[in-house]
Amino acid sequence: MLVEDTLAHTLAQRGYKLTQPRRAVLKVLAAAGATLTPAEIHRRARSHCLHTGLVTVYRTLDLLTACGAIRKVHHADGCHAYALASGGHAHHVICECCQSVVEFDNCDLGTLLAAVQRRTGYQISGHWLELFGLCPNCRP
Amino acid sequence: MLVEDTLAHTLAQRGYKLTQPRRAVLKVLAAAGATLTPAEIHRRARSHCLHTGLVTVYRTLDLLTACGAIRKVHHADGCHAYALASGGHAHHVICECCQSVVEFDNCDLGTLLAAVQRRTGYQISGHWLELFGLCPNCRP
DNA sequence: GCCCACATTGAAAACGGTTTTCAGTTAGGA
DNA sequence: TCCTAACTGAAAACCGTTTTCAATGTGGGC
Ligand SMILES: [Mn+2]
Ligand SMILES: [Mn+2]
Ligand SMILES: [Zn+2]
Ligand SMILES: [Zn+2]
Repeated sequence: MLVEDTLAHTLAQRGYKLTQPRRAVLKVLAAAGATLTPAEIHRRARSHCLHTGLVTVYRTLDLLTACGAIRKVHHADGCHAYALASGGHAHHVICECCQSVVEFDNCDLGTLLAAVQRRTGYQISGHWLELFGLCPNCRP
Repeated sequence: MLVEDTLAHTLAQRGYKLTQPRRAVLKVLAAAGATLTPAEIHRRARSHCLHTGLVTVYRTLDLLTACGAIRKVHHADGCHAYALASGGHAHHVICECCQSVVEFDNCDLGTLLAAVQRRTGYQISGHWLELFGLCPNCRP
């Protein structure tokens, strides 16, 4: 199934309406293999649905985040972007050059977490990991 | 040496002046074993130097960040806070209850990074890790 | 200790991303 | 097709952060 349809299904399944502006946002997210800011998503969405408002972009992103279909990533410069997330616990590797993003889920932090837990006394219940580097296309 | 003096020395060494408002910010950072938002730092700093402006708080945080003496942490709710950083590569464990924070530097991600690099083709050059949990004081 | 150049300060305004408001529109079940 | 609750977008509000600029304070030189 196409990524766009998967996203659409995710929303429909929970009783959300599939409006034109929402579909435009889904199309943009499905097509982009990179992290996108709300502003960029808005710019692209308008090529699919002319009068899509930025507000609707934010609302759709909130919806999809709540469903676990996308995830907010924090860039070093402070601005926030979104990337597709295929459900469940996972992390992203982001290309510092073109922002392309790949998800990975084999985050084997067990040993590390145990060591930190022992050394700090903190009972660790969650973690947050982002990797940065260069994608195959952007290597020198 | 006291943490406050270490911070003061860090600034003085680079030719920055040790003004009253700056000292107030250093005192707050040195005393807090937790992550603090700029607004909270501002609030506390005024008990040391009455007319400290929020602008000066931001400027001092920028200075200390550039020196590597503190680090910005990204909270899940989107708002940003600062924590002391003892120089060099390290990460933080943050208590989800009281925001207390402890630094750790034995981040042994070599195996994980190699695996991700092999599976994704990305040449990984940096990472960003935050751990969340409960500190000894906040455990049930 | 005093002076002075210049780094630093804070009030106010600007800024940019995000959220709220609200009257009009639309999807989709009956 | 009709109806209603969900949804939309323009505008304004909001909030954390940065810029501006005239006034002030620091610390080195004397
Ligand atoms: Mn952030
Ligand atoms: Mn590390
Ligand atoms: Zn790339
Ligand atoms: Zn705690």
